[in-house]
Amino acid sequence: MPKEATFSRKEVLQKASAVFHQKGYNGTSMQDLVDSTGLNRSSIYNSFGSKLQLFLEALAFYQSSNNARMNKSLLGHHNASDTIKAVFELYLQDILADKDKKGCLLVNCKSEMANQEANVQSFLENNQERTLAMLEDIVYNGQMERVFNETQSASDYALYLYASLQGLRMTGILHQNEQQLRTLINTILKVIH
Amino acid sequence: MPKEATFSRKEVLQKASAVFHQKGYNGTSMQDLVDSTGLNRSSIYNSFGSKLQLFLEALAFYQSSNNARMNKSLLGHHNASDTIKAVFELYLQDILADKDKKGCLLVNCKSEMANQEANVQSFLENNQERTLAMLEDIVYNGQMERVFNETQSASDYALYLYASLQGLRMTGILHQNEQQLRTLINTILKVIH
DNA sequence: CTATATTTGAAACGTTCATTTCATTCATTA
DNA sequence: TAATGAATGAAATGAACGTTTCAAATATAG
Repeated sequence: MPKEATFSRKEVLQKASAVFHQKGYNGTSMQDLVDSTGLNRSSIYNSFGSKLQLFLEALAFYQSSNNARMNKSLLGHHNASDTIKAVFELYLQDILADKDKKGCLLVNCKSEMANQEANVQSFLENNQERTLAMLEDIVYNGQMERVFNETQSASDYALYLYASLQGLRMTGILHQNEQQLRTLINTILKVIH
Repeated sequence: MPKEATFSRKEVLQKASAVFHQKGYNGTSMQDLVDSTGLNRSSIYNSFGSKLQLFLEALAFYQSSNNARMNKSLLGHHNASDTIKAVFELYLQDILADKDKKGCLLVNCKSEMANQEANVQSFLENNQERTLAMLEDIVYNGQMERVFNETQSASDYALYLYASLQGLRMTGILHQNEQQLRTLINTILKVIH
């Protein structure tokens, strides 16, 4: 039997996604990835194929850990109003923790590569669909509970919330005043109540 | 007397900003700029200094032509409600015209470089301040006209509109359904009415 | 212990990067 | 028309790029 890999794939992806997050895809060199992951150049190519494939895996890793965090946070809330607040609270915490103004990796990626790499584009389209579905579900529940506005459809409000989350995340890069951001979130959420 | 420059600086900046918009800063090579501007490599360095300085000038050019377009559009409207609608309409037209999913150069730039280049960051902070001031002015007028909501301050609503514009622009990259985007804009604007 | 299959390290691959150099071309004006 | 000085073209700079190569090291199973 051969020698087995000594590194944890998840740890490598975590470190790789941190570098991509910090510097962007085009701004990250293979040397950056070697340095940050601690892996040998050859090992990266053996295990991940290419810089682009490693990026795609790092993207998926980032997405799934974000999803896990999101689901964990949502579990605690049993009405739609609290649930949607928790979603925005999670984004707010990301913003406040993002002292070096990196923004969201997925949003950055959309800016940088949606028009360049077909694989990245379809990944992002998929991500968008799933996020919209999640939001629509929350809104739908809220409307059933009679706590959310019913003048527009759940899917209309889902798109509104999706755009608002992206706007909040982008705004938060250069505007990290917690109180003003909280006010902003309240303003956003007024529409659906 | 020496020979004078035969190229138009504005035309060069327009072409350069188009390439940067298409490929991003890190994704654009000096060769791309030579090809697209038609200028000689040496002439670019003589006239603009470096790739980064050219980028900063292209950014300023993009911003000022956007502003010019915005001002021209706003001139036609004499009440706050129509004015703010015109602002969003301009963004919508940008989105619908953006078939190759480039997004907004300024937003992309914030994603790619706000955390990397101090000059870019301060440019963007400046841009953000000016945009917020413009929006606050519109909202303030609308509140004076008694057509806008007064439960929150003009600056609160300005931040809300600023975030909404960025969210709309980001969402529009992968979601170009005009009818749904118009519904989204209506939803956004309901808050201030 | 030996054979096996893979990870690893280090060097090298050819290409492309941003930038510089410099002789030549060109439009101006004295 | 001759002197001027910027614009130009083409080549060269060295560094950095993503990727490949391959011998050496390594851990497992027989």
